[in-house]
Amino acid sequence: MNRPLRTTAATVRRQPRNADTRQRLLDAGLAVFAAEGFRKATIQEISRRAGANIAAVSYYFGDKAGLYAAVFESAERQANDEDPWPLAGDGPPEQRLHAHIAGFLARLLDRDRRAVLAQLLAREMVEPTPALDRLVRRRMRSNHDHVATIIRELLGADADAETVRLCTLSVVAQCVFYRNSAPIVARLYPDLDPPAHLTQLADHITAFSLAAIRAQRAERAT
Amino acid sequence: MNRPLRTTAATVRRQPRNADTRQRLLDAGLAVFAAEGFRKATIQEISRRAGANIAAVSYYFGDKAGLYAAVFESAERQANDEDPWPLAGDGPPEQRLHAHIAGFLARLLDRDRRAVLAQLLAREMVEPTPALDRLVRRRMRSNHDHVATIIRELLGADADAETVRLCTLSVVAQCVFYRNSAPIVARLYPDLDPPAHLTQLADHITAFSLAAIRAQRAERAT
DNA sequence: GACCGGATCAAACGCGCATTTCAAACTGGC
DNA sequence: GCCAGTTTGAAATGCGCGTTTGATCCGGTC
Repeated sequence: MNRPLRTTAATVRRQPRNADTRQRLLDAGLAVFAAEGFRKATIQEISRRAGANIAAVSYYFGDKAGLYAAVFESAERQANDEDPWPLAGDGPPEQRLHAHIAGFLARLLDRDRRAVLAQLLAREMVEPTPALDRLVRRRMRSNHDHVATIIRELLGADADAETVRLCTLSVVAQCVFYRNSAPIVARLYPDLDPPAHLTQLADHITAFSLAAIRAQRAERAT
Repeated sequence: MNRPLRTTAATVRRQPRNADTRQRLLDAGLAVFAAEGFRKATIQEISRRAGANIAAVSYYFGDKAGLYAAVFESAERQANDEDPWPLAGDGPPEQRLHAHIAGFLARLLDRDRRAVLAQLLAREMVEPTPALDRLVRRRMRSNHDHVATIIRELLGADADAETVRLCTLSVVAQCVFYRNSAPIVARLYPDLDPPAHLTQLADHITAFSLAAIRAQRAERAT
């Protein structure tokens, strides 16, 4: 029930003055857009949750699409800032691969705020917006290259680009699956709960992929 | 509530009439729902494409959601009928795995009608409806079990269920990825076109997975 | 021919929601 | 205390779209 507040209630409901309305809209927008998707989300609901007036969206962001873009960018920057990827490369490639897979899965499946960007992203898979292009350019490309580098090391320096690419995508695919196809997994194995088995999953995907990559290398050597 | 009679003798008798409006709505609905998604699709557009009046949707299916359910079910049955899975199991498991992966990829990525159900399904990943439950129960479970059987053969009869499940999902994940994450792949590798390289993809995924599975078996043997 | 009931049609209705409006409240600077 | 700017507010506007309505057509039956 999202009935607008009456005048008296509104004055009573005065928030701390400097809890910036703009920021509160971004936070509420992130939650609602992630939960409902762009079309289903209403700015009424978002501004209600933010304790702001409907007109505030237009005032700060122009329109609903502008709010969405700002929410996406803000979530992206926030994720980058407070939870940067460990792109440094030291240690054996096997170990780095495992670390990367574990971190990736956590970002995808974690129950709290970290996975909200992934949820937003999953919706972009089916209804891409310009925000997706930016995210790929700014954030995903480097991660992807990082995995590709590890895998090239594992395959040997003389592996052709094609093979590197296919193996990289196979690794990424196994991780992404547990988020983007979660409804299927949940229905096939109702008593299973992937977020609760992050480390087991990471171990499996790493072992599975390492074995496959080593075999490709061995075969090429013949 | 005015509904057309069920397919009793009465309906069959008077079919020279333009009784295929219902079917045309199903066809148009399939195309539009797959392309736009449930919310964005409009019944105006659907009935226009079907050459039918707007009221026909209400007349035949009650409402928009009813049309969607009917479209989904019809597409599902049609896919089952005219393009059944080869679930029979003869030949070496390696060969059956490859055949299954190739068939699966074709269903996911083919450019024509076969992949439309997969497109609809991809949307269900992000907004599940009751149609998804039915599809999993009726169609996906058996396919999944088929893959699991092959993989259990490859792993050896004494492999534990956990391992079988993880390996099965790893195989499925690699296939599904090229559809459900197509926007990402397209942006990471703009000059790549997965549907055009179906056999190469199938070969890679099979080889990759077979190597991984064999390694799991070997390790368990120690 | 008169009648019935299914099928189609154009038009209207009503609702949800994004967007706009314009006045009121607040802010800091003078 | 007054003013120009910014921010917030309740209510209005407009529109897209799902759904309904009531008329009309048409084949089959008596």
